[in-house]
Amino acid sequence: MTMHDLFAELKSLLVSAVREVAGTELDSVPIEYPPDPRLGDLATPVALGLARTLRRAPRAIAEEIARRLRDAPGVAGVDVAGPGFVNLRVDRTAALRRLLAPPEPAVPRPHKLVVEHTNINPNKAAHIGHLRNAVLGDTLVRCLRALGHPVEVQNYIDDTGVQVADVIVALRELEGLDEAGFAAMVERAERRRGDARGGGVDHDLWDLYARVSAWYADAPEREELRARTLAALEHGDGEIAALGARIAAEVVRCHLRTMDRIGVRYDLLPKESDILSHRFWQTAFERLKACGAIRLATEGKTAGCWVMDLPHDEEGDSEHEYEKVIVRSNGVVTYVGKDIAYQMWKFGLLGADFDYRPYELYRYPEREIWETTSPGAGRPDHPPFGGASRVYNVIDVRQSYLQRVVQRGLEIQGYAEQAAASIHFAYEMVALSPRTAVELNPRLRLSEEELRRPFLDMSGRKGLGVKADDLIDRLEAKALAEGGRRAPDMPADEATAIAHDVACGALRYYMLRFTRNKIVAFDIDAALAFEGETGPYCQYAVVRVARIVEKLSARTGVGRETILSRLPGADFSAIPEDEALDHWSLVQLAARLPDTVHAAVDNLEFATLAKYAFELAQAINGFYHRHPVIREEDEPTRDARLAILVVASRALEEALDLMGVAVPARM
RNA sequence: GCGCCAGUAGCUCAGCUGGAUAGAGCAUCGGUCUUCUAAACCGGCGGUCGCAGGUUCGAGUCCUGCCUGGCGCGCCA
Repeated sequence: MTMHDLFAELKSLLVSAVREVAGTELDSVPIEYPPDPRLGDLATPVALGLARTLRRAPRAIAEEIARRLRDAPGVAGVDVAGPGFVNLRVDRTAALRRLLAPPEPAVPRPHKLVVEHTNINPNKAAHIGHLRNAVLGDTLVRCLRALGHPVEVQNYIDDTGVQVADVIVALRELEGLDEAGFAAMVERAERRRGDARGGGVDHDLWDLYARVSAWYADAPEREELRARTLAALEHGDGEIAALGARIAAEVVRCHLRTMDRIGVRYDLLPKESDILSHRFWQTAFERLKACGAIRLATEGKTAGCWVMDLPHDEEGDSEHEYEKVIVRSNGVVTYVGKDIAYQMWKFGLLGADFDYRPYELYRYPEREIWETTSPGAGRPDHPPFGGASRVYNVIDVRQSYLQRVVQRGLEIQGYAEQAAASIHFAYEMVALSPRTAVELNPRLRLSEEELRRPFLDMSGRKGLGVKADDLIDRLEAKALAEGGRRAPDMPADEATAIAHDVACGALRYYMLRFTRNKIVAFDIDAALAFEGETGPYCQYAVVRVARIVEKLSARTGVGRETILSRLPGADFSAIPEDEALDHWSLVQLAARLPDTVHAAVDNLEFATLAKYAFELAQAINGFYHRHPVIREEDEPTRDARLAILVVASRALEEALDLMGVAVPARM
């Protein structure tokens, strides 16, 4: 990781001292940061807990631990405080020098991880709920990579599902279009988009999908057509399947483009149609049957289906068993069945592989995006895919039950290790605040009761929702206006680039700031805000420090790089005594980044990383106002002060980078 | 009916495996730009942590029960 783990060594010192005093019966040592930096840099309340088992006064135990630490390297002092806290202070100049040294690269980890996220139905434009998924997934990917893990990012394309079928029906029945007609529609959309007069074809399909949903509702017998279309799509041949493949490919292009706008990218697009064409399900089916994971139900309402028996509640000790249908009585496999096969493939358990080719409708400048393809249509020189040792599935919380079924599917086959390594990264939904729902859909009529609710569901079918592109457009326009107010003379292309970073930073931060099991009541005004707890606030703090270095360079005639390279020579003790604590607090906060990242990944909770970045930005901004750098006349003090600000700013920039928030050169 | 999640300041939310005086943003009120960029800073106001028991040196945090809201429990995905 490109971070300095200043506290790692000190912590292990602390832990071994505690173990010596406590004996062997201790399995974990709580280590925390004192609430007030005056108390010290690291603390443990462990003596309080040990008092009972050791039958000794907590302060006496704390004192014994403290004694063992006093002469340790890097330690400036140890105190016992309050009811029995052990507080440790570090050597500040040494710490500052270490934090300024070039970071050591993360230790590479041997095993590949797969993260699956985004997974938008390829039948209409992405909406804000999808943005939450993609931002969470991408942030996980960035953090895992920073920790040294090789990560493969998969975006699963459900190109043979009901939603694509619905759009096929809509195009044929409502618009009278065949594949050529759809191609013309795409061409029109691309022209429109090129002229900045609207979105891609996914935006047209957004409206069309809402229309066809209403069309079905008007005459229930039309459902029949839907079922026939879906069957043709799954079967994989004929005009309908060709149209479906075309729709999916075009919409995926739009989604990739949208996600690329906010810095989210993928390695592989596995398609459901290829799980079918490679007969992955048949392979998995035989395995599941062979080990008795599923059985053919002969009675009850699931008669004729292949079902998996599951404990109905999570505890598993209930006598209520529940049958989950895996293969329908008509022989068609359910979504979960295909998902079990897919999950097996991700771990390399299927003994089969896809064929692959580069996805052609959209490319990243520096590398290919690969997609799966039908047997024989791939390229032999593809990189290896799948075969992961751990798999993260980023899917909203409503699918928890189905994710447990998939996990159970592995477990029951004897793949306990892989089942345990199948991690459902669950998060709550994005809904709309009533205010925002009305603002974005002026024709919407809400009842008194609905207006009082904290949030309203988005409905793709009713067209009620916020397209990701529209939100990003609004953010960019607003950031551009804001930037124009600050720097009216800036060249247009630079202003646009900055507005993009600010808009993207605002959006990604907003999607991360809420804990994952909190429903986000999306509010357009809150999401568009650039003040307070937002991405731009954090970006601004980094920009300010960069400007100090620039200005200092201009005034002294010393180059930027030279100024930065001299920083490790700074002496913390040059800081006046009465300001030392204020300065040290900032260093201490900056040094917590590695801890924060580890905790975020372990708990899959990136709101803590967002919160940390905000706190660091707050600390930098406060410091900026209290302690001038350039106007400081005492040179050693100035150097130390700048060194501290640079340490803090680098930590903040790294934290932001892990969240995919880029920092512009100016704001 | 069973399960999962949420309930903390007017609003939106933090509060890590129990630990030092319950925090932040927004809103509101009042101060800071001849100074390294005011997308900033400083201060004021604002709390029966849903309710009731329990566990212990200590509970917003753990246990039990209840109340309110949301979501799951399809031969949909």
